[in-house]
Amino acid sequence: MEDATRTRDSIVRTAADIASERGLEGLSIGVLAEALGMSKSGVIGHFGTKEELQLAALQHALEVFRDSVWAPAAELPAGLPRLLAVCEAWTRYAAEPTFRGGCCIAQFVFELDARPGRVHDELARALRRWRLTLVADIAHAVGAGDLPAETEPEQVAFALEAIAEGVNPARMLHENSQAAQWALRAMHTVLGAPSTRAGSLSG
Amino acid sequence: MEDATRTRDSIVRTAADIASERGLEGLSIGVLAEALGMSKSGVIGHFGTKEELQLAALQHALEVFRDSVWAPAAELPAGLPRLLAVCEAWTRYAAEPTFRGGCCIAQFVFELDARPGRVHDELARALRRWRLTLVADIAHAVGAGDLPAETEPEQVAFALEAIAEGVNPARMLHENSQAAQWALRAMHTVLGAPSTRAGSLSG
DNA sequence: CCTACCGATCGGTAGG
DNA sequence: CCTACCGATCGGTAGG
Repeated sequence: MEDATRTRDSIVRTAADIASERGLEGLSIGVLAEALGMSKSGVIGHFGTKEELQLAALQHALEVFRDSVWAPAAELPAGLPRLLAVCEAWTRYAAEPTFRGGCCIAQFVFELDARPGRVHDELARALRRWRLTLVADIAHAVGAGDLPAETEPEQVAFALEAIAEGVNPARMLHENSQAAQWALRAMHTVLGAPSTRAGSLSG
Repeated sequence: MEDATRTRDSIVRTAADIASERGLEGLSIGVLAEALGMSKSGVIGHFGTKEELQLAALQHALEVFRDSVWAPAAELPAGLPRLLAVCEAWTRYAAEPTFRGGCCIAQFVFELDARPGRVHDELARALRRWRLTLVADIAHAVGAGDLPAETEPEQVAFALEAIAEGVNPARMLHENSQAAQWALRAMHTVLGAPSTRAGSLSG
């Protein structure tokens, strides 16, 4: 790997760390430069504008999410088995934060929700893709008879996502590991799978 | 009401509006002053520091939340009847935003989660009180036989809160009114009340 | 990658 | 409540 690429990568990682605490807008080039022991121009030179830096930090956060939540489950059979694996990886990922401020995605969703711009649009695109993945596996599980026939895949996908996002701010009141257990159990409940409804898989 | 008090109130309302979109940190005195047609010193003079302004905006958001979500349900019998009324008011409140950027509380929770300070502490105190209210009604409903005996009140309260917070950012992908319906149904599911489990109240 | 600098905006104060 | 102003920091550029 070239030096410039390695430097750029370390900038992006540190940027995601800071943004997970202070948000993508609260991420300032000066603070980022100081955290890296670099000059401001040395930092921003890799991106041109702050918006490009934000987009790079978002891309990095999305990759980490895919590696942590989707990758471990991807090879499992479509439908309920994969859904259950995703739920477990998702709550574990939300509880043991990859970034200092916890899950970047949840942070960014709430920050960018009501604000226009390219970063908002990229995040919305990624969320839409993720939602489709969930909906497809839920529908597959319904077709296989693993979930009740009256399941509305979109409704369940919404609930799963809300519950996962709820783990992040739970640190304000609770230990995250406790919240992760609660979240996993709530996910099983909203899925409504007969095998998990009684909590037999939620320890 | 005195002029100064009325001015202060209008500042606080506008501050909460802006903070619901840009966050409490993104709320700048200059932008706020311009939105009000006042000078910066005229704005900040009512509070002294930005932190006091943030605390005032938070207090206002908490009052609106109590008026919208708790007040309509408060007189109902403790336990499941009041819980169901709270869930309905909560999802309606989350869907038809009182503030421009949606529910202030959800926004603030995610923004302040990983940041120290007095504003964080005040919000955590308010959330703790709210959580206790929910837990008490859930436990009451269990005692009355309206919820399953194996219900863990803290776990269910966590899930209700996560689902409510999920309505806010759903605007990024969905219509909020649709998300509110989904959220209400998910709340009924995690409550697990026999009368609502089949969705008979969530139609 | 750096230093040096730009105009704009930040929170906040002095004085009236 | 205002104008006028403070030092600090913002994103970004010029030049090397």
